[in-house]
Amino acid sequence: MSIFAALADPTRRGIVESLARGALSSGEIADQFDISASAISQHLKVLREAQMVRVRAEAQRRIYELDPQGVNELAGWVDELRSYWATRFDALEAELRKPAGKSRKR
Amino acid sequence: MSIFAALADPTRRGIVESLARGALSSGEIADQFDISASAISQHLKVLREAQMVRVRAEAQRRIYELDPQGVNELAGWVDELRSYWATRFDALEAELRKPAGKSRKR
DNA sequence: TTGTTATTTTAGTATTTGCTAAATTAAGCA
DNA sequence: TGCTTAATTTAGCAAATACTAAAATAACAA
Repeated sequence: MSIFAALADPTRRGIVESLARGALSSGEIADQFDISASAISQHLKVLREAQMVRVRAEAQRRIYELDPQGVNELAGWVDELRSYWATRFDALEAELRKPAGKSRKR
Repeated sequence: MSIFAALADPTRRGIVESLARGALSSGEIADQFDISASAISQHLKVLREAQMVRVRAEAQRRIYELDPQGVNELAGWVDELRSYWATRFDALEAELRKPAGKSRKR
């Protein structure tokens, strides 16, 4: 799950948000930010290694798009967190619903 | 969205996963990892600032639990990413479903 | 070929991060 | 009042990160 490390950087998060709207070349991505093409390329490498994006070559251009692999992995982690949490609340709710209770633990 | 920066660290992710199963004191959290209580305290501070966890005092103990604020913010970002993406696939699907097409751009 | 465009890789650097050890704060107990 | 327990804060340091500038790769165009 180094996906979170990949998304820790605001520029990389911006790249992912852009790619959610459609595939873009490295240069098109670079145009959207105030840093060098080199820096963008390095960010794209991190996103690639985290499987958040994938590339295909088109002449001398590199076209980037979101990688379902990483998106699903991320979504899975978050969904799991949410579901454990939901379970807890259900349990708490059930507890509160009990008659009058002798409880108050500790 | 510094939530992703907060979750970039594997120890902090572990803390969040533990808290998804229920509230824990600082010490109970520290017991689950091989680093000092000081290091855990610093991680908890990062998670608190990102609003991923919140604390309440109980005598000299600090009880930590997941903060709905951050969990919802994170889930929201991921859901939005997913929904933009779903829209794109619907559009692509519609495109592919078209009669026979004169297309093939560029 | 030589030049141009698109992109990546390498080197070097300043900043940030995660850790430990030591000091500090604060509540409960003798 | 001290001691003990639980936790945080501070200082200092080694490792990781994000950047720029410069060099390298590679495809197309003259």
